[in-house]
Amino acid sequence: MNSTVRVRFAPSPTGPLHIGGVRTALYTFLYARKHQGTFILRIEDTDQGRYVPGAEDYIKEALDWLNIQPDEGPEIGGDLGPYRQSERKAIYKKYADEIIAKGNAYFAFDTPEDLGALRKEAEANKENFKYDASTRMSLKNSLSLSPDEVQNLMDQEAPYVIRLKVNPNEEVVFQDLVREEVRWSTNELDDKVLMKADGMPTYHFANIVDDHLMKVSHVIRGEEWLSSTPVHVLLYRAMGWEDTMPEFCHLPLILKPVGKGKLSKRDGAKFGFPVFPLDWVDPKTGEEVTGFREKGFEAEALLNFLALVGWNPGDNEEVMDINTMIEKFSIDRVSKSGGRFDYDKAKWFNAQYVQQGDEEDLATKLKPLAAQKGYEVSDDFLKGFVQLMKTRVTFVNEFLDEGYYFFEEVKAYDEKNLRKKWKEDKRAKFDLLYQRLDRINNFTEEVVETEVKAFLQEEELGFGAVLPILRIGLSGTLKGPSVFGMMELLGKEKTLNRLKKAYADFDKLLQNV
RNA sequence: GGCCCGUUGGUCUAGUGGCUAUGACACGGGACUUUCUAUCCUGGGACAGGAGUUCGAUCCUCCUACGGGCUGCCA
Repeated sequence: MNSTVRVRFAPSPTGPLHIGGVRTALYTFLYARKHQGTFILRIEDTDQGRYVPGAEDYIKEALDWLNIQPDEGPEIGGDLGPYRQSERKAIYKKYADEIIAKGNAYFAFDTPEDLGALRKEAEANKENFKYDASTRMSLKNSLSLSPDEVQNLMDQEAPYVIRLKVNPNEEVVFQDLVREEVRWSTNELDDKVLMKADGMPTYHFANIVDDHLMKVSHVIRGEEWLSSTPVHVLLYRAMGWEDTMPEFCHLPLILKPVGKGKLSKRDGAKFGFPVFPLDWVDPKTGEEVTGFREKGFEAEALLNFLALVGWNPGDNEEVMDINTMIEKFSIDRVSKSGGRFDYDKAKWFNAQYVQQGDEEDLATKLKPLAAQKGYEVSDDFLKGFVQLMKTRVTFVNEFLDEGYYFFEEVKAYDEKNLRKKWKEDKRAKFDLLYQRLDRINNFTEEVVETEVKAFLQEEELGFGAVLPILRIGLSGTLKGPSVFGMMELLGKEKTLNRLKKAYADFDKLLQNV
């Protein structure tokens, strides 16, 4: 195996990192760790018009939250930086000169307006305008113009771009690690812009220059890049770098849950689930999106879920930590077809992490949340609470809402069910039971349970006639953890006070029918 | 429109030239239980369609359909 694996995640800071991008980052990271390689973060900010302030920080914060830590990157550093493309302008310039000198690229002076008009015209004829071997000689470039004319334009400082000279009638064949052999005719390609009029490179050029210079061994990216890969191959060839060209690996896309197309921001709004890792407010429009983190997802659970849309280890283990994923990951088990986003499954993974989570850890996570609500409780209490509630919630942030009654007084009773159970003829029995509970010294779940059971037997009462009343008295609701467990955690004093108050409330409630 | 990529239950998927086609989520039923969960058991449900190749195709080939991507001085 290649012992010098160097892979990179190369997002563009044009907005919040999409969940598909997160998955690409994850696979890239897994691949790097699996092969003791290097994971590089490179910021592809060559489009000054689309730059969004805060987006780069968002990307870093998201990776940080997910614990997908780059080995090299902006701020982190590394020997082959800088890792922000906007800081590499001079480098691209140098290689652009080189590719021109080699005769594999040329200057083009056509304005965006010229080209727009040509596209429109072609469209009217139901055709496609393409800047390629068939049209370039009738356009304004250093191939069609005389050297003098070109020099003239240069002297006038006319804006120009640099385009790749694609030769017609050739076939480009490359191996993709997930798609195997892919073929393309150069007749389908166009003379891609390499350097823009503003002096910045396009994605294509910056990408191959950087991957080459950063000694990237494998290009792992989404399938939307598959169709520009032949251009990249041509570029490596044109630069004379083909022998060290990286391997390509195009990941299947994540599709929307229903209907057509890939998962988008709109789907999140439409179905009410996150499609971004973190909350984000667009600095321009003020538009807000919610993140998986804020929704209450555990980073590990999100990663676990994401890992399995588009990849599976081939065994039947689905719940696994990052180290297991690293151990099992392999690109030849990445699937070719796009996967639909299944939010139910994402939630299931989270519930698994909550339920299998360490109680101390969960309690630690709950502590600040509890403090926020003004709940003052001991660590032991919190741990006991977690124990009682953890199979009943999907998200950590549901604990305190679902079980609020452990921290404050009952807000409302489930009247409907109360009416069914709070019978006149049983009223006296509840006072007896109260007295019985009052006599217990060691108020633990086991003792309370034994006592209550004994009482029920003596009085010839069923569980169903008594427990629901206690439950509603203590929590207001009919759902929740074991009544005896609740009693122990609340403690004798609070339990009895609540019951006393509840009995009185129940009597009152039922009088005003 | 053109080119490229894809297609196993509702969803994510395993799988091999010959099996009752795997597991998970979701859904139905049951068990447990004081309730809600969780858990356990259990049920229904898929090889897109058509031609080939072959003794035999989910698996190989071709065509069709459908889905996706690209088609910018965006990434």
